[in-house]
Amino acid sequence: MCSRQASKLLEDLNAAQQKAVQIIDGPVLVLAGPGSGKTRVLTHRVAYLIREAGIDPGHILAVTFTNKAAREMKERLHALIGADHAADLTIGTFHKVCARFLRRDVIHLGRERDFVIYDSDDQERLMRRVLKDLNLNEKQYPPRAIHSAISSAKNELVSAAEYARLNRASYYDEIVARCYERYQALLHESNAFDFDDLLFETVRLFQQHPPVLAKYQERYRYVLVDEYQDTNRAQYVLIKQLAAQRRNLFVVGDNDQSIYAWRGADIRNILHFEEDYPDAQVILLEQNYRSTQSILDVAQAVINAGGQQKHVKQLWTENGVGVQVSLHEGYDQNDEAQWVVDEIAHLVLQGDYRLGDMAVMYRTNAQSRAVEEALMARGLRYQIIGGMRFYERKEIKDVLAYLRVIHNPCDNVSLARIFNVPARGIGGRTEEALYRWASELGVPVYQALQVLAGPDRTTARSVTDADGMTTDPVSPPQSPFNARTRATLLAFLEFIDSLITAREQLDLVGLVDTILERTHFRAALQHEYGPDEGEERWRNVQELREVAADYIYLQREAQLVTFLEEVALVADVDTLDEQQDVVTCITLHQAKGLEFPVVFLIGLEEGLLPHSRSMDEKDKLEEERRLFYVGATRARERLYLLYAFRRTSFGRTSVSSPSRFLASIPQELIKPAMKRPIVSVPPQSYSAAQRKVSRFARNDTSRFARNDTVVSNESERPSTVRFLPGQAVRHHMFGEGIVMSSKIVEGDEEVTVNFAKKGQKRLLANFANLERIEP
DNA sequence: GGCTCGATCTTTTTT
DNA sequence: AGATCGAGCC
Repeated sequence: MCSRQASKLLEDLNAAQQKAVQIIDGPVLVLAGPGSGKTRVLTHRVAYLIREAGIDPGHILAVTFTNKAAREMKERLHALIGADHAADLTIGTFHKVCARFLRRDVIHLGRERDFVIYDSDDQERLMRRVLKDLNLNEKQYPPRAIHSAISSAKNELVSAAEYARLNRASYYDEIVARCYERYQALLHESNAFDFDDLLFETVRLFQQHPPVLAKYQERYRYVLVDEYQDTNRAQYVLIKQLAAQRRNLFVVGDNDQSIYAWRGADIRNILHFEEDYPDAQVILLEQNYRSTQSILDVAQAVINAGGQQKHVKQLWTENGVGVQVSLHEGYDQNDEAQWVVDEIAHLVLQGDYRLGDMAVMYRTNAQSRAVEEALMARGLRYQIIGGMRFYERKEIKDVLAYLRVIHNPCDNVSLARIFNVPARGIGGRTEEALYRWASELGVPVYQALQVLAGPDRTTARSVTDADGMTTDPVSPPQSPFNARTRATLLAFLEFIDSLITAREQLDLVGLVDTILERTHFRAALQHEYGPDEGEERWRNVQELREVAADYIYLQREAQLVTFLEEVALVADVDTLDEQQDVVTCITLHQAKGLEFPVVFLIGLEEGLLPHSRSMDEKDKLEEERRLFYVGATRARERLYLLYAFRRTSFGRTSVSSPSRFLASIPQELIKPAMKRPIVSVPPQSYSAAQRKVSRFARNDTSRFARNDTVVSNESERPSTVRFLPGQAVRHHMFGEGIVMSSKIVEGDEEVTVNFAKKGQKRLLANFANLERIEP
């Protein structure tokens, strides 16, 4: 058994990891603390199954939550077992795997296999349509709220009919039930699935068609699931279905890192694994290979302060104590960001780290703004994960909408998107009339346009209805359009059809180019947004074209559908670039699964972490705590904790207090004060600073004591600064201002000045010709 | 049908 | 504070 290969697969693993890797059959639960080598266990186990147990790679299915995690597994397996074997494995996200199953077998559910996938924007648009159809007011019934109720229902595997049956308590539920039903009908008409449908419909397919399920059970004899604590009901059932026959189910997770309850993840799935599978073997991975003991102690202190759960892990490491975790209070979010950026610059200048080693993590995307501004002002390269997603930009979605319509003209949402992009005189009223007319006919809008064109027209693509019958265009109801509108609509139809025809001769990039040329896309962007923003948006479109170029090596028919599917299912974190030497700014949620030598956790304040909307319920509060835990355990060597004294949100500024989670960290784990001659309080803020000092004096939280107004006596960096904080200065262009801080950077003195008229600037004293003046 | 202005909302986290 | 949306105007 212990061949040379096996020993090679096992030699770098600790005892617990080895045990996990070597169990071939039966259910296994691996509880893996952060940094305990969970991905390594997953990949080595797959390799072990193939190499040592002789399992055909085609029989192995590994499911993850992000494409990034899937990609990582694939790459590592590629290295472990070689390209040929790796290519036969099925590794993908839940959504991707389900989409693949549905492409193959959705016909059993009476649906077409060339379905499109609606993202959240499409979903919202469709929901707006639903509300209009049902004569409901968007103000009273916000589309997103309704959709979120439906989404939760789908995650719980509750169908529209069941929802109506189960939720009769309130009028609101009644409304949701009606919307749910209509929403599904419209999805069906557009031959579309939303994200939740991919899971739900796959489960339904397996439930209603046992032979189909049996086929997949026979194929996937070994099932592995990553981040099992994040599974929702639908995912849980899906996995249960697949593993029901062979029961070779290997799940890896960490209840302490469960942070997705808000989107339906049910922590009970992992907590009750042993009840679902009484013969399960449970393995704890507690040795951490990532962080220093200092970092682990802080993380552990916070997580242990919460209500204790099942499966308590005690993390330990051989990495040594390392640098103490430090805590800093910024004056406001800008000062907080400034401090972070200063420290980043400091670490880089000292030569200890590269920009790419560092990450700034926060609870809400909005917090990235101050950080971005500070990084930009300092000229440090960075990437922001999330926020406005690339694939959600209007110009990108417009191009994608063309591609989707070409692929599936029944897609009403995409068709509606491009009616008037570029402007061609099909406005809201025409669109509405067309939609209503199509509803009357009971066909997708595209088909209604064909009817409008008359029976003689040669169609580029014949569309069949759900019964598989070509719709009879003999006696259409009178169309509501005058001659001019009709002509406009028919020109549009002809345009779409010509693109559909063009597709046959072109590869994906050719098709994109054709769309862009024939819509005069660039000119339209310039016209709409002006030369600067227009060009910027055009560059985004070019970037999309670059992405499309990756697909032209596929078979021509597969290019478009594969592209559309992958584009629909990318997550922000999938776009994270680890190769580039840039600072990463990322939300705590997205940071799960990542690691960085240096991590800054910012905004550790009541109301942000824990978030104000998650403070009142115990369960939600505990999830916030785990969020802190996830963030802290991303750090390998240095962890910085920050909060701001006051913060502006929604245009309102208010005083905030440090997160309660900080209070559960023993004082001795925290480095008492920062010793860097950078941070200062401008004179005009003294009153605020004093208030703050008195507040801490009153509360006797001495470890929060700040040294803002003190220029430290750090010794290794002899200070020859000529400008001290508070000094009034004049600049030939910026006018008069107050020095905020100053320090020596590479032989020059870098002075930060707050100019009365021009705001804060960062200047090099040798070049700036700053003049001292008396205030 | 497209424009400007003011009212209103945003910010929890996402496949 | 900034973006988005709607009403009212051209």
